[in-house]
Amino acid sequence: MKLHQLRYLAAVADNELNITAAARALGTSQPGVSKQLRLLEQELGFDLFDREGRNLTRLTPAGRRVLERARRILDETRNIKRLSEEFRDERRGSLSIATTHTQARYVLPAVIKQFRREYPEVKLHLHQGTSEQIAQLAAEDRVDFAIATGSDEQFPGLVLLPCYRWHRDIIVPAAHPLSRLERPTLKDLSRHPLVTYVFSFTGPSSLAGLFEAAGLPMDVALTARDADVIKTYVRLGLGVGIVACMAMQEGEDQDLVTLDGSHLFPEHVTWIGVRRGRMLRNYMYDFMRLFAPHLTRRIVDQALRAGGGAATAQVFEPVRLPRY
Amino acid sequence: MKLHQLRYLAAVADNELNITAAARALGTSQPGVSKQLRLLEQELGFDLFDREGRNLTRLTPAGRRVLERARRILDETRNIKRLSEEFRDERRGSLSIATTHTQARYVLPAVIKQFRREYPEVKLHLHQGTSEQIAQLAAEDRVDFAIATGSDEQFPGLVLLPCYRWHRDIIVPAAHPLSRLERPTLKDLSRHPLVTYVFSFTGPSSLAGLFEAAGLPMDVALTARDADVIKTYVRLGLGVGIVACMAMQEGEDQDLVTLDGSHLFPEHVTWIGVRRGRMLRNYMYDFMRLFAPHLTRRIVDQALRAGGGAATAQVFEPVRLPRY
DNA sequence: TACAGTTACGGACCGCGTAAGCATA
DNA sequence: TATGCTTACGCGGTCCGTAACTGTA
Repeated sequence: MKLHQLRYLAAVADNELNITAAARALGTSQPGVSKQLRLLEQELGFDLFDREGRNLTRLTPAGRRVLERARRILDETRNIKRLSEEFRDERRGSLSIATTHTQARYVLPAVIKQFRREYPEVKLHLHQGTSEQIAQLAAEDRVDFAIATGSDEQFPGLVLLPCYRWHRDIIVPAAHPLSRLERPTLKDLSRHPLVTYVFSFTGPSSLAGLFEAAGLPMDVALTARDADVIKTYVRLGLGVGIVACMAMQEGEDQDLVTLDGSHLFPEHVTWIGVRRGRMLRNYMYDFMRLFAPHLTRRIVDQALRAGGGAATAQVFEPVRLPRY
Repeated sequence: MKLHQLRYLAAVADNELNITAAARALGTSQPGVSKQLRLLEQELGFDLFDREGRNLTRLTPAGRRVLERARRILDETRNIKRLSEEFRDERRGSLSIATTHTQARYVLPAVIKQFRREYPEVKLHLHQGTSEQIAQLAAEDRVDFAIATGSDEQFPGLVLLPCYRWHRDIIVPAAHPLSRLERPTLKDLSRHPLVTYVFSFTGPSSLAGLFEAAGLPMDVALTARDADVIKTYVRLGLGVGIVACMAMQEGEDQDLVTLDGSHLFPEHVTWIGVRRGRMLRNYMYDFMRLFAPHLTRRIVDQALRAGGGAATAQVFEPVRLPRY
């Protein structure tokens, strides 16, 4: 059994059992992969794949078990590689973060500014996507961590570290009748067309559910994927905007009035998701501290260790989670 | 990085950093090991070992971190090998158990008899030793499991599965004055010389501690490592024997009188210890069931998984632990 | 005919073992 | 002088890529 045989096995599994595609992804030849898999099957004494003619159709039960172990081995080889980078130069490396628009646009800039001052030699990579895409990227070890909200428990490979709580606010142009209210109610809102996030309509804490539970009608004028678009259309008078409170920052958007929505909308928690069992570079711990000061190295290590064997995403619950 | 380089690293660490000894243990040449370790260090970019002249004196901190990861990888390769054996023929294989005299002599025979009927093709290996030696063997992956009593929390690499509770009994020749008592007290015992286990004198639940707490003198005539020796000297009239209740079985030792000691001596728990993260063969689960019926596959898997990342030995506590 | 996997083959590389060299106690 | 690591070197196996072949949609 060779490491690269396990690597080939994983690559084939990750490429819909297409050996050619796997070989391309591995940067090697297709016959090589084919042969090494055969050799591995021969050494183990059983088939890893079911075959129809020459094509692979699926993993055998035994193959799934082997793949599971192989992945752990490959994870650890990557961790050793990271160790090597860490001990060579702990101030140099790369940090890949997958995150949502809201984080990337409003929350992360301040953190990243400080991080870059601290670690000028660390190359940063930001990937924007939906919560699901983000968690997926982290679970596949293609980014160092994911920063997102919601979707707990959907990703068994991840350990989720809660960072802060937040809520939605209401935004209107200064001239809008709602701008004069201190504490608008759902009923007030239901009298105006709404402009909000697409994903506010999925899940149990959806806006739709909220209005329905209150027996109120809801008129949605526009759904967008990010707060910038929402703000634009609120300015055009298309309706009342509902955005994450992080999107409204001191000194910006002076033409809009922000009304606190914490009494109307449920709280959300933004977390950092790390693939279970992953080794973190020193600067990654420091990044977490900058993003969420309660995430000390001790706390993070403990959460990562505890998440070692569970079937669902692990959520570490601090004593008191700060509000944004 | 190659698997065998990691294997060499582990072997050198396991042989007091003596490359020659490691090479011998690996069945390969010393220069080969030396060279591969150098290559690994070169690839990683830092030293794994501190050297004085040409001799290795200790692992570097980085080396320790790498070794830790390497061991996990090697564990998983062994697990894959076990998978291979399991899928080739789930009724054939080997089962190595390290255990104490009491288990091997009195408890295991019945279990093993039934196990051999069920799995005639599984080769059995029994290793006898003290609790500490036993736990050590399991922690080093040199046996499949350890069966012993006490010594909890001493072996961070092990998951301990409690099997049954037991206590010590008192044995005397039929003619002995104590044989007429229903419920002898510590005071009764203190009037006679005692014959018991060596290891009953270590630890917090020691006999010595018991007598001392009661303010009673204790006269120890003989200490032995096993119940057979104790019985022999009790028969010679050397004193009153104190042995594990498992050592007194129905229909045997008819010349001796057994007095229940559960009201005098504290309870002990016998466990099966398994190295954390280890894959178990089907027949190993079955062996556990035979030994302790409450250890179902589900329960064992759960305990093994939960023990994935803890720093001390994990003890799985069932709702109700049977008495022997 | 395009596509995917297997078989065949030559070349490069690599790890092993032997033998010799060198440092330390 | 014994022990233990390193260097040097030749052999054999292995892995890779190319090319040709085979079976399937």
